Amino acid sequence: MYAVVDCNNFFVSCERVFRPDLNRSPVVVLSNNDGCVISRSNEAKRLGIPMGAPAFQYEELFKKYNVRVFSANFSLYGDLSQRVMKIIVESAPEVEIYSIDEAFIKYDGCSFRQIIAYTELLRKTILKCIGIPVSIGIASTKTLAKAANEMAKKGWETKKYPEGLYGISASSEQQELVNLPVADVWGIGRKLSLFLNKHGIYTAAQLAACEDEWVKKHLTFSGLKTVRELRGIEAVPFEEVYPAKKSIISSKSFGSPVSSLQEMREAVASFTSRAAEKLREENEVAAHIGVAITTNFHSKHHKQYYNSQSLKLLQPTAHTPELISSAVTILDRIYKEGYRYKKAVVYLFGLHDRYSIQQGMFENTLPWGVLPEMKKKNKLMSMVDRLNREMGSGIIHFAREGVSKRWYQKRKKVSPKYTTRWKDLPLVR
DNA sequence: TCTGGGGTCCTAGGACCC
DNA sequence: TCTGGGGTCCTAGGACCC
Repeated sequence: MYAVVDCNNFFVSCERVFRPDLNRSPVVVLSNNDGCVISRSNEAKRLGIPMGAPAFQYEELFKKYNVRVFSANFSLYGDLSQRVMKIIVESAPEVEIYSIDEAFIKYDGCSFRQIIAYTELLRKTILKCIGIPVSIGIASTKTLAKAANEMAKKGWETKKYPEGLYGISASSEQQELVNLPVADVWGIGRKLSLFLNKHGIYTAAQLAACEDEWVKKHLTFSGLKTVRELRGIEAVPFEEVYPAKKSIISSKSFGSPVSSLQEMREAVASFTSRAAEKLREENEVAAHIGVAITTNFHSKHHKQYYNSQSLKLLQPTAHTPELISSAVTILDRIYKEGYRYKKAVVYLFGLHDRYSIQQGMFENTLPWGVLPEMKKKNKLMSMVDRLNREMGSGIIHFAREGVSKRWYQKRKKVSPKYTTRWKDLPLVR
């Protein structure tokens, strides 16, 4: 059996840990650039603020109902996430950390009753030690556990299970799915649920009853996996070990539109530098790099442009200057004069373990006393990373990133880094 | 005027190889 | 006049997730 532990309204709950005075107020957290609503308290949901709502469109409503608004504070959320995960990992032998606010637990050889008891205790422990409320769903596959979690969140038959918990036992699977809208199934998004509705499929139970051939044809192989899981057949593997990343992305919308090539180059260089940092944190090297640029697609008054390109690097690398050179080369190819650019994306893919790459053919022909190129580059990069880590991120950066950073973003209402910066530590009087 | 960021998996088509 | 079959790699794009 599987249990999935999901933090309720996670980012909002994190803010409330240090602001218990907001426990009954509507609270929202905004994305980078203070753009969209990415987390909502139940009170905010009841006010009709949708997920992903553009903040500027809701300013009046925020004011009217005294909605408390926070800019995203990922240092705080990341730290509290680690604390929650630590408790989960210590509570069970097999845990898969699935996202910042979610983890799967695999229970072997336990009865349904036992699992209910374990997870009830776990829920109470997380609430008491960290202050984050969680919902837990229990079932025989990961997809069914996610379905149970939906039911726990919606408070179905609360008398049957302890608060915040819901279980789907093996004998009642198909019966439980009758009331679950197909759009709420894990793996069925907006497009697919519209398609399914058009074909008369509205509930998870109906989807589970579809023929394999039909599903494979219209919902692809991943859709078939979802359907099998709904029938109680494991098709989505449990992954306890953290798998190596396959791609790394660094992308940001600009605080204000950018038109000059020089500024675009600086932005792309900065994003590349950030991506390369993440690459080195993962101990990986990239074989390919890509760049995409786009204008503001919401704007009706300006001409639109989007373009992207990628290239294969001569040799897989995690060396920032090489990556910046390639990224800027791509940018120069796709950039067009006369547009107001809103966003740039740099992505690294074809990632390998850094220790498994081949040296270049001529690396060893350097004169004695000179370090092979790769070694020199690695040394330089680890020094840059160390300085930024120990003295504050951004203490040292690459000249091509420029100094104006006019594309920098707004974050007007960010809360203190309560748990990760000494001077932000809360005081108790 | 203002609309996020970071990932995964799957498919399809074209170029190329033998 | 007649023009195969089985691969790989690359790139782009679309769906999904949190």
